[in-house]
Amino acid sequence: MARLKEFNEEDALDKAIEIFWNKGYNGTSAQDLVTHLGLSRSSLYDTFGDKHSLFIKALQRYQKKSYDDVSSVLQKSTNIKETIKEMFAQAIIESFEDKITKGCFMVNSTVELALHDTEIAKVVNDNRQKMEEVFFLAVKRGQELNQISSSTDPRLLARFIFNNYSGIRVLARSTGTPKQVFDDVLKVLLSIL
Amino acid sequence: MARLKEFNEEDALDKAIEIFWNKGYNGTSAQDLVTHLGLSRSSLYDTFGDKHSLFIKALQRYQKKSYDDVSSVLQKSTNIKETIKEMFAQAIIESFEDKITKGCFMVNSTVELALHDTEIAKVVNDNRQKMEEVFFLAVKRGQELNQISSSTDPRLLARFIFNNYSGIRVLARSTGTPKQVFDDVLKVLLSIL
DNA sequence: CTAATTTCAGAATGAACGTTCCGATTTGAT
DNA sequence: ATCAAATCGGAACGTTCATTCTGAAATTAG
Repeated sequence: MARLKEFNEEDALDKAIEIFWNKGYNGTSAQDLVTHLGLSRSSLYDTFGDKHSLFIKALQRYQKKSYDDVSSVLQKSTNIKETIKEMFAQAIIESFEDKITKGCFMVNSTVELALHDTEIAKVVNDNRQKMEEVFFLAVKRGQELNQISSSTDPRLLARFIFNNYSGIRVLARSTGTPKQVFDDVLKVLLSIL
Repeated sequence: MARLKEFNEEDALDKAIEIFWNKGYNGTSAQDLVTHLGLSRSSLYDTFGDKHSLFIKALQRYQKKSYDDVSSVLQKSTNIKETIKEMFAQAIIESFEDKITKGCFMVNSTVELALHDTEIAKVVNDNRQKMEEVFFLAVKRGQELNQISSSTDPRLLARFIFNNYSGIRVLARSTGTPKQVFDDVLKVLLSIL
């Protein structure tokens, strides 16, 4: 029996993901959050606790969303190699679109925070394991379907794909990188699958 | 005809590299710099200007040092593939050593700053081009010496090597990553060279 | 020795930070 | 209608930030 929230909590979290993704944890001020989320300081703190708690919630939400997305796309796929190609191609395209989010929020958080923040490190490691497993199962299936070369252990290929994904997500953070550089990386990656 | 500096400017810059590498630009306070460099605020500001100027100088010094190192090692090499293997193996070993610097200062700076700081983006892009060129020449020579497969354009391989290097430098920032993950990435990378 | 010049340590500065608090407002149950 | 509970905008909090200032110490040329 009380007043209702004027905003949707999940929408606000998505906004938090955006601004943290764009500016990083230390680069985002409380004022940035107030402005970008469109709510008052009190609402923000009442709903999400302090800045660190909000960041963790945002990163966990991002993790779940991107994991669910990758997982769903790969599980539905009937041509694994082609799907992986499309996933990377999409990541490359997004790097050149005009939006505030570039690269990968998880990669950014790994680099900025994992070394000193064990809570972040846990999310990051959990994500790596989960993503590796999804790629492992996909690659294994791709090999069984003769869509991916069986000359290499699918576990190794899964880790290798993830590593190259991280790499291009770093490249994506720097504006000046020509698209050809991304395309060349993808081309070589696909040549070994 | 005046008092002499009590510290060596290059040593101080190396210390600045360390602390910025460890904590990032936004995560490093002026007090952190004073403490880690072992000089007073006034000396710090008199010598290097403001925090941003110091960061740029530190990053440029790091760029030159790591470029000179990679360049020299590859140019001296008589077995390119083996040398690349050793370079990656060394990077992996360092990720597990007990020191304050993990991963790559250039990768960290790319992720944290390149999107909003054109001066940083310039250093980062310059570094990518220079590194790519060194790897390109090395791979080309490796192919001529039949140490590296000639089935792929050396330009593409150079970009691919750099991308995987970035990837493992991201992984290195998170403490929990098992060494086997790094080793597997390196194994696959070497298998295509 | 003196004068000129620069470094040094640490205090002082104002701005920006994350966070808390206040009081008005809105809601739904009694 | 009244009351309890939670939201809201925005002011206020103490702290930390990057940077500047102050004045004593050190150095060297004349």
